Amino acid sequence: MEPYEPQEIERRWQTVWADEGTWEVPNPGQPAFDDTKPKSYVLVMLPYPSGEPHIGHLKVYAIGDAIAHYKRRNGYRVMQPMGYDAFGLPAENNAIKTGVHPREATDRSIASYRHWFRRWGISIDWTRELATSDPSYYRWTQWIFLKLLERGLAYRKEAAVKWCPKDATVLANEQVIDGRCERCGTPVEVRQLEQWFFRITDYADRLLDDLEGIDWPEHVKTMQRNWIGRSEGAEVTFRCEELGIDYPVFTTRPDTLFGATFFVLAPEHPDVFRLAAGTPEEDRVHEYVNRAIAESAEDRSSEERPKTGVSLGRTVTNPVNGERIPMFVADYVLMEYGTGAIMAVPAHDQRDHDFARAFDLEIRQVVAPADDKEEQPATDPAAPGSEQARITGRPSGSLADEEVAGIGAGPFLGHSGNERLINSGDFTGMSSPEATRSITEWLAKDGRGRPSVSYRLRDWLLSRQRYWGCPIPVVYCDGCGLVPVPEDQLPVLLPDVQDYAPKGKSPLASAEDWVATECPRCGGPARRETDTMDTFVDSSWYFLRYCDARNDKAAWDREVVRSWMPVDQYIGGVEHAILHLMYARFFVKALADLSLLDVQEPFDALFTIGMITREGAKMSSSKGNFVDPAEYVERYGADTARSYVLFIGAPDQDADWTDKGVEGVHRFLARLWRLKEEVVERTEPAISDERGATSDQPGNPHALLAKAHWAIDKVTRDIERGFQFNTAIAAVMELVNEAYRLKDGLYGHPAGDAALRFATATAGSLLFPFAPHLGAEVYEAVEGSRVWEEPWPKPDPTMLESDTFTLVVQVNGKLRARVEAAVDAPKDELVRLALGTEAVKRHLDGKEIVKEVVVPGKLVNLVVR
RNA sequence: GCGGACGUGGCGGAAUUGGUAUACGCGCCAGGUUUAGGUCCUGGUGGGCCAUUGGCCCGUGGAGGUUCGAGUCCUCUCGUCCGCACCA
Repeated sequence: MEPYEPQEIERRWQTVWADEGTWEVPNPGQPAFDDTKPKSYVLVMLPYPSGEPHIGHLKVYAIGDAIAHYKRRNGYRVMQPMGYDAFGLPAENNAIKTGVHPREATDRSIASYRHWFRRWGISIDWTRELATSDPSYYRWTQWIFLKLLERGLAYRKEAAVKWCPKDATVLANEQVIDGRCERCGTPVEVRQLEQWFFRITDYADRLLDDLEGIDWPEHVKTMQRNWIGRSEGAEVTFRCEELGIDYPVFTTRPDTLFGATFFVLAPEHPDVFRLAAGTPEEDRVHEYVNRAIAESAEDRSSEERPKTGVSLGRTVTNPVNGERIPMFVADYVLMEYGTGAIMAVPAHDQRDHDFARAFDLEIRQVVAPADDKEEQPATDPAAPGSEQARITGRPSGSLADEEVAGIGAGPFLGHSGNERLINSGDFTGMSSPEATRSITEWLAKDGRGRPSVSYRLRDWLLSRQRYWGCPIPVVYCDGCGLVPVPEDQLPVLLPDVQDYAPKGKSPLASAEDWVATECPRCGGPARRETDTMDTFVDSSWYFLRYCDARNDKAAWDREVVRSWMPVDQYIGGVEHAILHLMYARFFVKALADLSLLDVQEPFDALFTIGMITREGAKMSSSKGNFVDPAEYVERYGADTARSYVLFIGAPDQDADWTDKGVEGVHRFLARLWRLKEEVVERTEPAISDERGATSDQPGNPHALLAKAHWAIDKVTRDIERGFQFNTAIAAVMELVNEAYRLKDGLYGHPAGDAALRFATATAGSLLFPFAPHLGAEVYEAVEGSRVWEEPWPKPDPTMLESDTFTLVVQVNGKLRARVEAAVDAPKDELVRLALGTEAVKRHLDGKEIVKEVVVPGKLVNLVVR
């Protein structure tokens, strides 16, 4: 008997798959295209090539591969491609440090990833391989950019960026630590620079609504909904009479308009200086605004920090009651959201409340809980221990009216739907929702307000003042202004530079020969755009390119993409739940609007994978506790490493890696190997029927055959039910254990050759999606054919059934006995069996049976008194 | 604060619709094979109490509830993790 040598077995099968191009799948119109099979596009998020693949990669590709194999054997034409998200900061930072060109480091890393994907035996169609940093790819990234530009979905606008005055450089947000430059410690300034944006906000509603129709985890959908942050409310106009300017504000609570007691503008609001001009507050406003604008977003957004602001020395008129309320500038109001100005209702908003307290402004309650007997005893509205006293924490007798609802302790934020308006003119007494509607309608009649929707989502800022990215294909001409590079001049190649370090401009600016160009429109001198694109742009369409990866005439052929899209199963980490998945959805919708695509959503189904911890701890460089997949693949083989990451827990949950556990899975694979060795050596292939039973062989095959069919059924259902590979593998373990116990008849008659061969081949077949090398090896040894060419097995229903079952007997819901019963026994027979057991007799002694619960095929519960 | 996920043996984790809690693996214990160790094969292994076979009680973070019956459903509560967060 040969020992289990995974290295040898795995090399053998990998060679077969590579030589024969087993996992290549043709496009329509190509030879060998099989239009009788339905398509299935199984896609794992493409890796960012940095160093070598880690254990998370092993997990996510093991999952994707299991799905791909399962789909193939269920009759699908499966595309599983591979590529690399190869542009990006880590390679560039490494270049700054070491001087090694990012392309060189990236290519090295890609070679390593490619090597390991093959070594892991992942069933990839390598003819579709791509790297986003390759000109044959980014040419089309640039082309898409130009399409979006043409459509008005890409535009330029001034935006604030972080600037270090000492290094004379723009900094990425991650390079700003506590408001200071991470390299020299100089406080960072904010500069307004022209930046490129994609108009993703135009798609906010569609991105929100279309979440309904896709099969994604609920928590990911929720994150996307929160990120889009759609709020319905009203835009209401407040007028500054002194200067004759109207200021619209957005509010979700028009019902609280009568409680607006002041008005606040964001420091970035363009009118702030104009408003303060000539007032005694002018100097203080300038000082405040300059300080606020220079502060980091992180500092400003800390919720604990006390409210600050200064008066503008002006007032606006509240349109619902004509009251003049004071104007302030304060940094808790954000320019990016709504209109950059708010009406402040301190009685019903925590932030406004904090501000009012700090500046001693009026807090006027206009919404109160509807009358409720429990809450308002007629005699003593604030008796100690009553609802009111508890809210404010004060003894009775000391409460002012407005404090009854808790104003003294904080704003009243009731959302029970039971609130009614007070102190609100004609609207007093209305419920909150009713008042929201009525007040908005009333204001809309004379143009002082209208229903409005606001979003948290911002346009996508895509320019990066960085080297290692896709050049933005536009030029600036003194005569013609901004000119897109014509399609036939693409790609705009990324030039080589000596110094990658950012200097306030993109490093590309130093490539003078490259920057200086000629205007495609007038032929005059022009300069190239030196910013590069965010790498999320590259990864927002790669799944389209896979469909038609070798097309050098177009980004893709629409018919070819139509034949593959949408992706049927997308698999990746939750860390991309928002940005990547939102951007890719936006791209697909925009491209569909340009009549370049025929789908509205890229990813029909999404599966997010859990993290792997080690011995209960998160893996991190500070702990130095990384699991290096190479180490395990070399020691135990790829099949063990892959099976283990799938076995330790449900794939969407976090799972804990232990070295002992790996050994357990390796033991199991070796056990299956030895079973195969023994079976092949000592049994003869027999002519067997479909379920593996033969009539002319000695032995007692039924128990083992039943177990094999049980395993087929269990594994199939576990995969169908949300990819529960952990329990699927456990079922194959049970089958192998059963084969060991029954092969020599430890409990009676040996199982016989046919049953043993069937059980062994079935174990190999069921294990194939998880441990493809061993699965193929075992199956070939027993059956003489290639398991991936065999359809996925189907259980024989008659083998899943049994003549008898274990009847559970309970007395008062407690388990008292188990007894074998015929499957078709009638209810009264089951009760008779239950009553016949010793344990039941004991528990029934002297008691009266008041009820008999009988669940046929399951249990009898006798209720006694 | 808002939103979401999760709490089950010594450990990782199982448990279709409410119906035998702890499958499978690790660890541990016992027996066997082997020149020996590792390997390999078989069996046992939630806790407590009594015991000769066996039996009784408790047990899925905690407290209630619904039900003949709850890990599973409902209410409250504690804890851990994740996402968002001055978004008007």
